[in-house]
This record gives sequence, C-alpha cells and structure tokens, in this order.
Amino acid sequence: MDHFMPSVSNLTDHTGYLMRLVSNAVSQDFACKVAAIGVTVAEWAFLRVLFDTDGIAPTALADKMGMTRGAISKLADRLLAKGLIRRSDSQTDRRAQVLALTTQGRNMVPDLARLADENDAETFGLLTTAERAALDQILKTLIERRSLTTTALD
Amino acid sequence: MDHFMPSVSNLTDHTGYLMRLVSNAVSQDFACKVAAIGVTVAEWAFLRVLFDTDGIAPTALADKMGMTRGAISKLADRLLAKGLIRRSDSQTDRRAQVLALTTQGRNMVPDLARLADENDAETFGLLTTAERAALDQILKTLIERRSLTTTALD
DNA sequence: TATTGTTATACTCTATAACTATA
DNA sequence: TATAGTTATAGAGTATAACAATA
Repeated sequence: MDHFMPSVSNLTDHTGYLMRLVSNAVSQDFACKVAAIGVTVAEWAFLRVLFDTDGIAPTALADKMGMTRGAISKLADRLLAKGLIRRSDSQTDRRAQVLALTTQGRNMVPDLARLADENDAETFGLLTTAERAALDQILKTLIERRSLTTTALD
Repeated sequence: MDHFMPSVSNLTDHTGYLMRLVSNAVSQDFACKVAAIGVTVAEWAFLRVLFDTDGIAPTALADKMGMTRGAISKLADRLLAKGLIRRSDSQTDRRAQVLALTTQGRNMVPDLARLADENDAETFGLLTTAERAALDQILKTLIERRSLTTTALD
C-alpha cells in the first residue's frame, strides 16, 4: 500500500528565498553604515540619481527609481528637512517642480558612494573574481529581461 | 591645469544594489501570489518552518527565522486569527508556549509551496541551467560565509 | 479631461525596550 | 537573576486613492 507523499519544497529550494536572505542582510548592513551619516538607503539612491540628473521633476524621479509619486514626495520632505536637496518651481509649467542637490547634499554623495563601495567589498569580496563577475552578469540579465529598469542600467 | 575628478561610483556598480532590485521584484511578485490565498511572505516562511518542526517554541522559531521574539509574537497573532496555527502552553515550563499548525494551516502549506515553485520558475527560468546553478551556489556560499543561517540550510 | 504634486490612510516589517510571569 | 512571551512605540517602505492647482 503506497502512501502518496505530496512533495513540499523547502524554503531553501527557492532561489528567491536565498536571494532575499542575502539581499536583506546586505541592505541592513549598508543601512547601518549610512545611518552614521544620517541618511537611509532610499535617500542615498535618491541623492545619487540627483547627482547625475540635477534639476529633475518628482514624477521623472519616481519613474527612474521605480517608486510612486507619493513615496518620492515623502522622501523629498525628509531630504529637504535635512538640507540636502532644494525644491523649486518649474519656470515653464506652474504645476511642476524641480529637485536639485544643495551644496551640502552634493558634497555628501562621494562619501556615501565610498560607503557603498566598502559595503559591497565586504560582502562580495568573499567570492572569487569569477564568481563575482558571474553574479553581476546574472543579476543584470534578470534586470534586463524583467525590465526592472528602475535606474537606467548604464 | 588638471581638475581632480572625484570618482563617484554608480548605483549599478554595486552588486548589492542589483541584488536588492531583483530581490524586491521577486518578493513583490510572490507577495501578490500568496495574497490570493490570504497570507504574506513572512507568514509563508513561518508556516513552512512549522510544517517540518511542529510544536516549536516562539523563541526557537525566532532564532530559526532570524527574527525578534516581538516580531514572531505579532506574526503568530495574525496566523492565529486566521486559524492557521494553534498556541498552547508548555507542559514542562509554565512560561513557555508551543506553536503548531492547525489542520487548515497544514493543508495550506503544499499550495503555498507550489506558488513558491511557480514564482521561482517564472523569474529564474529566464536563466540557463548553468547560470541558475551558479547563482544558487554563489548565494549559498554567501549565506554560509556570513552565517545567515536563518533557517537551517538543509 | 489629464497631469503635477501633496496628503491621508493603511499595512508590513523591523528594532528597541518596558513589562509580566515564571524559572 | 535570567528567561519566556507580550506589548508599546517608532520608523522605514509600500500602495491606493482623494485632493487642489494647473495644463
């Protein structure tokens, strides 16, 4: 007499689960590092985009970052309160706004970038050069195929 | 006259950033799928652990899942309200409790596991077999080296 | 009518710590 | 005193939708 054993996959059978484990750990480590400078991970990404695309509209930034306009609005409020960005009215469209870095904000970006470099090195430095290259390639493949082009991929 | 150009790394130069992008997208997709059954991603993991380790204490579960006792307590409240788990007092230690699946909860796990399988296939099926194997291996390496043994890795 | 940006609401997840009851 | 579990608080992130002003 056979028992039909329903095969129930383990959590760790799923690549998505493994990735969430690693990703959350890396993000939390990074969050601790940037917290020392007084910003969050989302704020760092916001500032980094403005570093290249200064004078961007909130809606455009939302598209670029894969966030809603409401979320961008709240983030902008916080960064404004911290004196890291400026919010001004568009000259051409009286509904629209323009977001830009303050001098303080702009000066902070290289420091934050360095922390991001460090964090990446600490975590992924554990891998061989080949493994690391493979991982980057695979992640970029997934991002492309799934059109997760939150921030233009170079 | 040289300008010293401070090199500021891009967001996409960081493996951690790429991974967060992919991981968040995968998790959100999965969250939508399991929401149809009425649970969250964290609740799925909770139920899946109980499926193998029925009758576990909250503190032990917190250790196993890499969460605080407070977080486990809130999760347990929700799962209790949904009728998916049972909470009883330990026989041996009157401070301690025992968490176990209800019949309804146990019956739900294979369905959830199937959704997790599907979600994984949809996302990582885009990769070649070799790429997928490499990704799993690399993630497991990172989890081991960083001791992210939230749930025992097989 | 559609779009820009803000605001309100709500929910998940996380972290810290105060609290009780028991050991 | 240490441990088991609960609860309160707070902040980050996410999502939806109502709203006022402008196009």
